[in-house]
Amino acid sequence: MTSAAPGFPDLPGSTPAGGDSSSGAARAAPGSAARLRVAVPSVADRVAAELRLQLAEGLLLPGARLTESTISEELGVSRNTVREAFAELAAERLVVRHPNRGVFVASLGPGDIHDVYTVRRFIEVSAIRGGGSPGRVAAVRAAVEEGKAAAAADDEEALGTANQHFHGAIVALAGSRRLNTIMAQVLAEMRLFFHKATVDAHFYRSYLDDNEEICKALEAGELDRAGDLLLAYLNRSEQKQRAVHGD
Amino acid sequence: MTSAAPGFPDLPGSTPAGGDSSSGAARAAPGSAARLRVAVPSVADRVAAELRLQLAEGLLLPGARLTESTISEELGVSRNTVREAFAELAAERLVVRHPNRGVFVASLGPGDIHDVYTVRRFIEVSAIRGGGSPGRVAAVRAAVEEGKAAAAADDEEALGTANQHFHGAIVALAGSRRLNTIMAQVLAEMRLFFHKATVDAHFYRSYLDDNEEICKALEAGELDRAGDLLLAYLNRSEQKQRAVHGD
DNA sequence: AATCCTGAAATTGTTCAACAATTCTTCGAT
DNA sequence: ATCGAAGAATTGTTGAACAATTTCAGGATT
Repeated sequence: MTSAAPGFPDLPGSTPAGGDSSSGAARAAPGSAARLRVAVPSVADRVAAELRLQLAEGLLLPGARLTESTISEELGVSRNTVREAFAELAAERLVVRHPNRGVFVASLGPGDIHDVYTVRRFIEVSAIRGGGSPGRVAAVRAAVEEGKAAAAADDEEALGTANQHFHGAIVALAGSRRLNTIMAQVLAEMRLFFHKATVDAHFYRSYLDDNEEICKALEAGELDRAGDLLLAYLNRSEQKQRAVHGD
Repeated sequence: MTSAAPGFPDLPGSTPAGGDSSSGAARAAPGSAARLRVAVPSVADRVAAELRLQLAEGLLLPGARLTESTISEELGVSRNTVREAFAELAAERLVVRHPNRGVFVASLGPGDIHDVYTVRRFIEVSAIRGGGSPGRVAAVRAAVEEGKAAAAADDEEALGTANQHFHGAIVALAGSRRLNTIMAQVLAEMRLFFHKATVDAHFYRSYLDDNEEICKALEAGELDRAGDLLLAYLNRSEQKQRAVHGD
């Protein structure tokens, strides 16, 4: 099941129009909670989100082709809207556009793996060396515990998620919106090729102790040591990844 | 002249078709240089590039509204294509989308300025501390000299460009495609609000000596010192920016 | 049999026209 | 002056169309 049409409830446009057309008879009680601009995501955004999800879940493997018409039909949106969603995903490097040939799920080669880890070394190590407010440190601790719980429950999926939360929390120490965004994108890219790595059920398992030690150093205010540990960790992790993938 | 229709030579679609339609009579000498996929940028990409240019030149000031139909007409492309270009620019944070209200040139508040400098501190300082190959160090030196030449010629515009080259070259020391992209985007964001800063003709001037000193330290292999200098420089620069803008 | 060419089928890139939903504007009534 | 209700303008989205390009399947040629 590549993707029937799941998680995509009724989109507007199909149902040509409701009963009440214009003249706002019941426009919502004037005094009620109508001032909170919920900022309904556009259809294009929702398509992008859906694809992002399928990408993260490994339903769409690297190198797979995304045909406009197929997705358009499966999700019940117009081809133009799919196109806009593609533009978003391409900007995030999750898909690659080959002019006149189509868009494909991005597949990272050895060079890309190194590059991604380079970014992570720069950002994560700097972030942890800068420390953070107690609340943000607590978030790191929470991610560590989340990982332990997942390990206890033998939930590899959750283990991977917890690990990403851990590293996300480290970057979040800096309290920078842009850095958070960058990190989120990098992690999304990594999920792309992590699916291959999880064949080894103990892949993440070995990181648990590292995370604990790094977190302890952080909590103790030994920021330089925490940075060194994190750096070593990332180097080891890169080695493992490169070993799993052809290099 | 906001933008008549400049820099946008004949787009396909208007001219319904050339003379020779199909059957490849003169398809280009089979053995000639036809293998180099030049990867002609799509129209949407060209529109995005044009807007990026106008943004960089300050033709479009922060907060300005970009109306789909207007751009569509001015550039002679369809509204849908403009929309795709908008998606690109929004991903780069150069414009902001207000649902149902339109897209506007991004305007950075004090918080954003700090955030941008945070990213720069993380990336640039790490990059310079890591050093780089002689060729890449030479590129940094070249940017410094470029700045001096611009100063000698009293070309403020070129001075600003040289300064950006300098910082781009520092990040390029790391040799990471992704970091280069991130830095390019951040610099593009900065250009957005730098236009206001250049009212002071001597704004960049004061950076020349800093750049020279940082570059010297880098060339001498005194990486930690170079990093410290760069960090101090960035902090000072942020202060100046925040002073120029309301804070 | 392997290679090359040719023409049909599929897909992308782009445009155009339409329409619902929403926001902005204008203008009159209170 | 303030408020609210038509009316105009703009965005969001669709669907259909068509040129350009790529892919594929046969068929002819050596």
